[in-house]
Amino acid sequence: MAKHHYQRIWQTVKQIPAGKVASYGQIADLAGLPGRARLVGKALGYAPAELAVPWYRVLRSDRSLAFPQGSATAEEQRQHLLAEGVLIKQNRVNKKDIWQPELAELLFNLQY
DNA sequence: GAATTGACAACCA
DNA sequence: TTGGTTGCCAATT
Repeated sequence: MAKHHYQRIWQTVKQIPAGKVASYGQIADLAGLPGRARLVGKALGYAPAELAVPWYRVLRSDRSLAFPQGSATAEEQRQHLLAEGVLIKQNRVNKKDIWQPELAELLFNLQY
């Protein structure tokens, strides 16, 4: 199974700096899994708490939260982001807050 | 193995 | 910009 990929996904998500956000598709690409944005969502759902994966820094490609507005999870995500200086307006984050990784940064963080 | 189900995304009207 | 459609692909049923 592609369970292996979960580790890579988690590791990639952990590279998102505080105060920045990335999309599911973006994470999938960086994790070497192009076209598997939905798998990223599942991986985050299975992510063990002890890994401290910043799942709340991952949103949809249109910069909206992946949870229904008002849901407990969406609320929690909004709080986390707000605490890092990322505010949500009309269920969207500002374009400026999207993570734009440098190639050098990615290479430096490769841990294999 | 077929059908269904997603924490999605690219397109198009 | 919003909403509907289609494509995706692994996990579940």
